[in-house]
Amino acid sequence: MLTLAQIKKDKEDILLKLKIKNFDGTKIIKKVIKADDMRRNLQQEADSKQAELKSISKKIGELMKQRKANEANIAREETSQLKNKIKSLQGKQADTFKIIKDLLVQVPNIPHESVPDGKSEQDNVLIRKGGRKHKLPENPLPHWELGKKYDIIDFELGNKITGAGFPVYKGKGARLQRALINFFLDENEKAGYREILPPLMVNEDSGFGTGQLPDKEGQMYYVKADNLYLIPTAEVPVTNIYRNVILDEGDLPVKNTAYTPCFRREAGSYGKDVRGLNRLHQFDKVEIVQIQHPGKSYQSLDEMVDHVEGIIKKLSGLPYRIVKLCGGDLGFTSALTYDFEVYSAAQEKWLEVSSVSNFESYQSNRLQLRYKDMNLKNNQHPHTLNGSALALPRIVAALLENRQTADGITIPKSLWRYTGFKIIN
RNA sequence: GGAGGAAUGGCAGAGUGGUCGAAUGCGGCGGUCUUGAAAACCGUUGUACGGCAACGUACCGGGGGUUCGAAUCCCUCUUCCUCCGCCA
Repeated sequence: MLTLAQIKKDKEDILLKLKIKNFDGTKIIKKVIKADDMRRNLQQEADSKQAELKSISKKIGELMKQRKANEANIAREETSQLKNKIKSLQGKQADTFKIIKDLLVQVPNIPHESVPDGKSEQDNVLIRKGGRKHKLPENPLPHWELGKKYDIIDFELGNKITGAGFPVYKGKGARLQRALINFFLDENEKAGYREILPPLMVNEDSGFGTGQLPDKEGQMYYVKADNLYLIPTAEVPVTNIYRNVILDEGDLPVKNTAYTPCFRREAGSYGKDVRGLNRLHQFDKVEIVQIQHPGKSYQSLDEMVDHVEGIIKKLSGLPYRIVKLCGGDLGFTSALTYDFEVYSAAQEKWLEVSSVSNFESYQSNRLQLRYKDMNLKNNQHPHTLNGSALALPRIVAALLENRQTADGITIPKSLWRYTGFKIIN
């Protein structure tokens, strides 16, 4: 969330920039500022009463030592009213504080100045295109047909065991998953990311820290008995490593990568786009997360984009494009996002396989993540960034569809050492 | 799951009702000395909120309570350790 300091400093500018996200924050921000004024007054009053009580207590202590019980009792009588007053002031202050937080949580992150105007994904801006379209056989099959044909992805079996959106990968299909995971992790490690294997369930505080809670609660699977959430992305546990942490400036940038399964309820998104691997309740993903100095975070964002692009390129020619999200399509917590899409040749559509974002200090404020700034001589919120590198199912869908031949599905050369086979037939 | 013990500053570790934000040691930072370094010595060294500042307030695992006053007493939760049971 935005900090009070940010809001008080650049109110007009923030309101203007939020409009790019189609968000009118005028009322909320007004309320925030009003509540903050109230809160500060309450604190001043409470602090001074508290100081008074403290000095009386000290006095009583001394009187007791001098065995002046009577005088001590007189002093004691003064305190009860004071105590009530303090309690009430502190209660009010806590209430006001909660009001402020509840309001702040409703305000999305400020978009970066380069974010294009726009309402929906139609208005996203194409940055680059790459790869090449393969020559497909006549009547190319969509990936769900190919999965069936070669007996490598079984959706019905998943239905039986669990339900829709939980496919079973079999044989070379399973091996291909494992190969991709290892390939991605190796590429990330080569680029300086440290591998993390995090918990797959997180508590409420972690969910709040990265912004899934409170608003996106319905998107996560929830384990009631233990009050835990299944992670929708590795971003959640990996970023929360740094919740309530003060880093040294020299630690930056922090670069972590993690493979995890991801669990998403995807409530309300049934329909045409959910066939096959397009949208699942459980899928595998390798994530990259960076924590960076505010002055260098956009440099890091570019570096992450280049890195992800490099991985896709190594999948020999998978057609891809990179788009910069417009204000209307930009996520609630993001300041700037690039989406990576690969072409699904048989479905004839683009599938999102990675979303690389800079959250600036929006997450680190929630996380209470700080670093000691050498120049400013105090603790500052660093910027957090993350992206997929990469999400598996849609990559698999695109690989199967683009690389289908009369003889089977060919495997990109870069994966051979991971798969141990060159063709699925 | 059952029985017991513990949780204090970056780390180690004192403190069991009064002036304790907290002794001491180590580490970190600054300085003296030195050609430089080490050693020695001196100083400094948590976080948050409020305040122009002086300074005030809060924080000794989390939450609540008792008390004029809580690191210290009580309740509760969490985590860790030991023993028993179960177990990949």
